[in-house]
Amino acid sequence: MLHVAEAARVSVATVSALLNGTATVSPELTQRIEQAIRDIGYKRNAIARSLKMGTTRTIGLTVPHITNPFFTDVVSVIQQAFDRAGYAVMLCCTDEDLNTQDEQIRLLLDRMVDGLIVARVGDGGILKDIVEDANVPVVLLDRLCEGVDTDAVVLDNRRAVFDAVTYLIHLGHRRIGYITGTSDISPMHDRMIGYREALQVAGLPVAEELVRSGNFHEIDGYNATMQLLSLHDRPSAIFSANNPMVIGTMKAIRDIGLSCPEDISVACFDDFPWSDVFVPQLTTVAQPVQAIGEQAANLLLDRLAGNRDAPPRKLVLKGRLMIRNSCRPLGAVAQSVSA
Amino acid sequence: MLHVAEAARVSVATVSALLNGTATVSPELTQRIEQAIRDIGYKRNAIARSLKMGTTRTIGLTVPHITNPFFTDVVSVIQQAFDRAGYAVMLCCTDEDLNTQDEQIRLLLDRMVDGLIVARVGDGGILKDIVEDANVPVVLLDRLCEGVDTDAVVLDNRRAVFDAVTYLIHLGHRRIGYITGTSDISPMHDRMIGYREALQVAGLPVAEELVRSGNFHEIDGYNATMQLLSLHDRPSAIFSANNPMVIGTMKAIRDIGLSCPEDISVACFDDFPWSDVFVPQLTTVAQPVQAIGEQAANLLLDRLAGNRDAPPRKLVLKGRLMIRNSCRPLGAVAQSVSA
DNA sequence: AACGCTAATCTAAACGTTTCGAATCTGTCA
DNA sequence: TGACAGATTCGAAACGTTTAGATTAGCGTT
Repeated sequence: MLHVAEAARVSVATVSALLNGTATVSPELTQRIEQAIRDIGYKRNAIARSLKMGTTRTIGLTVPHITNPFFTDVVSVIQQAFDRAGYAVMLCCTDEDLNTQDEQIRLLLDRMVDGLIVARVGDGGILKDIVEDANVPVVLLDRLCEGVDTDAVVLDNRRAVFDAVTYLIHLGHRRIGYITGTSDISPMHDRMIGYREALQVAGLPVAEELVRSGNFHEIDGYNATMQLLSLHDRPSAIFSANNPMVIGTMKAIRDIGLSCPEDISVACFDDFPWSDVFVPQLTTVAQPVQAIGEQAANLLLDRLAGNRDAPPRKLVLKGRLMIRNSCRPLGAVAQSVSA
Repeated sequence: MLHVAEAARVSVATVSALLNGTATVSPELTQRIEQAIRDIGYKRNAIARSLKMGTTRTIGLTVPHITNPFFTDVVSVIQQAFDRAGYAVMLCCTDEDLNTQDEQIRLLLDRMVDGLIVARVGDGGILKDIVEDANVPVVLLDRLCEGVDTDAVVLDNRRAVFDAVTYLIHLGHRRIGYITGTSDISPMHDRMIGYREALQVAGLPVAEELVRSGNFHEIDGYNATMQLLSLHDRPSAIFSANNPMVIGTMKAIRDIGLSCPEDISVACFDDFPWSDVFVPQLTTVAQPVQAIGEQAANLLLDRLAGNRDAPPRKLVLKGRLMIRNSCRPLGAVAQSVSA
């Protein structure tokens, strides 16, 4: 900027004024300055600007796993939204680990991000302090956090699983296996409640041996399914509360020599592009990823626009049961449902 | 830092020296300073530091689509690698558009990223200038760029498709449809060459009506497949050069009332977690995503560590044909291959 | 002719670090 | 005892911006 000012025989203040439109500058100087900028190929240094202004026009986004297609989709939507608003996005993966998450968040704060969108992991950690300090606005994504009172966008997980399990019950299933992630995060907790409620409403017992938990990965789904399938009175249907784990479920079914939906019905949480392409076409609970991402972005952008004092807003969106053909009716006359 | 210095009755220079270990500071002052830091809850401002040091410990990463699982995986690996090295990653999606890409890159450079990893789009654009200015190191990912001479990690695309198509030919297929993305990026260009070479080597004609191109999206694959399948002499196999497009291919096959592999064989580029879970299990060309991501990160980290003058390095990795059961042998006696 | 008003421009002080060279202190050696 | 070396510590300039307040110029009024 100094060089530009010199070349245009002008003070840096004038250059700054022109660039930011904070004061009128005469046509003559405008012309000289613009010429100098072109000649020199000057680019304004955003770091210096950030230092002075106290804002970086950058936000931090942390997710447990970017390879989980649910998060991939949401990240993509959020990225686009902030891009449109002239913000950059720093992406971090916390790998379902609280320490990693705390470290990542610290890293982001050191870099003075203007705001944070967090699909949290573990319980509390540094997040609580940050929200309480209220220096940088935080939006929780997908997962609420005990004792952390801030903007959030989540799904009505209880209801979504309730509907899915009720659907299985209507098909005639009585013993429904349930595979969950670690239950210290709100969606897993709520989904489990949905499962139990659906059984209760239908007057069915909740058999604890039918509930297995794993750590969100394919291998966990595989192991859990193996256990369920080797029960002496094995379930006729399995609901998997997480997308990567359902891959493990399908593999386990195959490896054990059964097939879906003939021998066992399967439904799961989170839709994905492939779910209706192959056989069986998976019955899933689809989350409105577009809306989730956009709402989260809007909440944060609103805070960034200055609306700091409004009370925390919690948006609860609805899931949608995508009925395909991985679940088979069970009854006196077992009629096939597959395509 | 000023506050810390005051609280510890010390100069800011000493605090800085302690924090960076750039000079020895006496045990007594060390103790006072550390106490003050704890009391105040001081965090070093990375922006001010960046301004002074001229480095942000942040890199920029641009990909055409983060929802394409190939890129998702690579992004994930790169993110982890830089995380370990203490760098943050700014992620941008260019949406297969050159203008968007140029804009994103400008945004990143304004923010003074220390380096760039680019899965480019379009041809040249601002990228060429940046590489020539040699101010920030650039690593090309997945896609080379005409006239841009810099570090790069790519696949031997020609060979990978050659192998896959040769496999189809060995199975007895003579009319093999080929669906490509827009050919202005190197992988698509090279893959097409691999296709043609495989046909030539086998002494088969290259029928232009069997080659269709689309814009990387599911819908493009769908349309291309529809066209191929309505040919009066339709192909017995289809190779899709891109992963999202193969979804469209499978849907088109289903919608037209055919089935894979009985009526038509399908193979495609890029493996993904679901490819061997459902029926048919897709035969794919798997890219070594882990290696690609790590190598790209290493190339850039090496430059960032100061090795600026080494000549551009181009790493070419090998794909791997994952033979499953979406391709069926064609012959006098058509024997089934499906599981 | 002196005045005040407006518009345009500039000067200089911040923002929070790092770092160079100078200043101080301690103890050692001639 | 005084000079010197080494170890600590400090003062102040710099990084590239923004911005409040000062300065200047132009011009119509009285």
